[in-house]
Amino acid sequence: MATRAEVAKLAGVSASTVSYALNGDRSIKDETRKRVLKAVAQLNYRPNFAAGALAGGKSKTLALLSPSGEFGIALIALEYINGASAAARDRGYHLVIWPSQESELTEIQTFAESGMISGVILMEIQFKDERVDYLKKAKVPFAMIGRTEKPGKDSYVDRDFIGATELGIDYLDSLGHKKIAFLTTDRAVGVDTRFSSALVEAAKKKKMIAKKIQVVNEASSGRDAFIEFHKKYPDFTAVVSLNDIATLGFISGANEYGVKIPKDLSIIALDTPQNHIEMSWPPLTTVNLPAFEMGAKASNILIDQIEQKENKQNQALLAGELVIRGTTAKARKSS
Amino acid sequence: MATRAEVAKLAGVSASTVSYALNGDRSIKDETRKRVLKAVAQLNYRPNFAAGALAGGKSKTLALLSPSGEFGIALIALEYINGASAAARDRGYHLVIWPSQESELTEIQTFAESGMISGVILMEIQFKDERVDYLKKAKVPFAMIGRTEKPGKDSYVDRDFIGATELGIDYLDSLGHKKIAFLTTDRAVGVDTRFSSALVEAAKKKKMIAKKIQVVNEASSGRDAFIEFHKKYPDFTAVVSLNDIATLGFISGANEYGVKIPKDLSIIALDTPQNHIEMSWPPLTTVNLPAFEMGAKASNILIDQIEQKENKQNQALLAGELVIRGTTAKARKSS
DNA sequence: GAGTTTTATCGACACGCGTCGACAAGTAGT
DNA sequence: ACTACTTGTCGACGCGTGTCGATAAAACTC
Repeated sequence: MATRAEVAKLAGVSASTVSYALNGDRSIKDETRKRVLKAVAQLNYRPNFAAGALAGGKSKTLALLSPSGEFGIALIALEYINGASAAARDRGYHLVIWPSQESELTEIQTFAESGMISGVILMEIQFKDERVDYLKKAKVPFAMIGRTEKPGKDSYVDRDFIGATELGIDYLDSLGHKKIAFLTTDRAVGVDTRFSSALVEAAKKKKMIAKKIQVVNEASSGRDAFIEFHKKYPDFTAVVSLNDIATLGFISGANEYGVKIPKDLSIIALDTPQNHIEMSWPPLTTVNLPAFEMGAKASNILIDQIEQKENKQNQALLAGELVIRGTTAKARKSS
Repeated sequence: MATRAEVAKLAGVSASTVSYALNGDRSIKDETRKRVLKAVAQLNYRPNFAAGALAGGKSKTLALLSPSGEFGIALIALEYINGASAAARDRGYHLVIWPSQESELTEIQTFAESGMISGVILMEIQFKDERVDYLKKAKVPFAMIGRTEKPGKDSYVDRDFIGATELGIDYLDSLGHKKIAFLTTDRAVGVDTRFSSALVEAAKKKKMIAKKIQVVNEASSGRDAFIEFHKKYPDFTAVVSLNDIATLGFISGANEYGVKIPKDLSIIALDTPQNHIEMSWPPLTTVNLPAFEMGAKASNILIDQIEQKENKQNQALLAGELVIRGTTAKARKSS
């Protein structure tokens, strides 16, 4: 591999000039810079990662605390990871995966202090999240995918709950649905709580009746939910699900009881990872979760922060996209 | 963060002695080593990663080519990743995620040459895999999760197809099933082909009739498969699935047609990631895919290779575990 | 007990880069 | 024309480690 010295020699300049030409921290004559860039291309030069980290004290490495999968959210994690990794690399950073365990938080700090890690991306954020408190105290830069109850000025990327919910509700409204139920876990993670209230709000705007059915993140719970739904709300025509696993069970339940989807009942799932859509029959109408983009945005926000671009926006909400597939249709005549 | 020099001073030895005491490349008096270790603990010293990489030319970083998800296999990827990452860290290595694209193979090489990356873990291996050819030519150490058609002496970790299949077949046999169908994609990836022939073999041993039904990796295809199955093999009592997504569609189909699982029909899925099991109703009986362990093993094999421990075994097959849940029961009386 | 090998330690250096201070050449202000 | 500042470039140094050669002490060998 070529080194800086070789590039310098080929371009006929000093080694430090090469440095400045590439990093742009000092003014360089345009013609010189071009000569340097040409030499770089010619030699296929790439700054040695370790040397840069050692000299500059910047490792250009981000750690992503990989979720434990405790809440089953793990299924979308890969999209986050891919997005975060791709964006990081675009900016010359790398993403290492850190299988997370409580005990390893202090380890993160030592690694950050030893220059190994420049910042941390967190996912599966809880309303109250001790990891966040810890990282703040330890002064390790971090960005969240999701957010705590009161994120304050902390960096985060999250779904646009209100936007996503309205997309779904407006669509159901346009199909003539006026009485709907929604499945939610309302667990402590916080996502569900935010979704629930956004949904209630959106339904109210459209003058719909919206009843909540509690589920947990399991197919069997979704099936139970169907049974409950079937008994309690026989005249309802649509269901919005905020939990994809339960949705699958719910559909199983409908099949079992001979309720035809979408003829008798429309189902729309919010916040669904791309990966899941092919897993049900009929294929689910969804408001997608832009997981890849969220991961990418998290990287970018974190890197901005590390590089002290404090003027930049460090919080973002991304809306999903309504994708109409096979589980939604016009409301049947209310009986 | 403490440096080597500070540790040396505290322990009353020279800096290089600290190095040797920690890395063990030269003989060190036991008492000296203990003094050094004590100082290390006291100062919470951790060798600077970048400095080590620069001086030693070893980055202690592994790259994992993240799958494109083209085949939907992406869902288990996270378990591989977590396993690989955990094992790597246990041995002082790090795992970076490399969203893979064809164009980036050459980039991997440059990074390997620049010392950034010590080795590569590949997944989603095809029978003929150009990435493998490339890495071999480029002399970048690598390990596969999966394997090519003729892996030769290349490092890999793969499922134990024969073992896993026999677990499933033997169990069905013990329940009295004698006529079964199996769902497979038989796509070029190779996994399916190996599974298919292992299954045919295992069924033959038990004197079962085993018919193949072709699917693709989609729920809708699984549903179609059910319809085909229902028509063609009305007297069959069990189905083995080699594709988890299709399995979900198959079950939907059964529900739809009023075929009760497991009373009328038993279903067992092989090679299923842990993540999937909760997604169906009734819960699937499976032979699990030990994805975490496979990832971990891949890291270890790769690191052995990097560190030139050539005596070590560099190929491994891991068997799954039969987990009995709700989709299997005694065969109904053959009609 | 002189010669030879082994053991335990130290000092010095290189790895490749970022960055500071110096300096020459140019530009602007008076 | 003198100073004051800016622009463009260079040389030198340090980051913290791995590792080579040297050295002194200890352990063998005959």
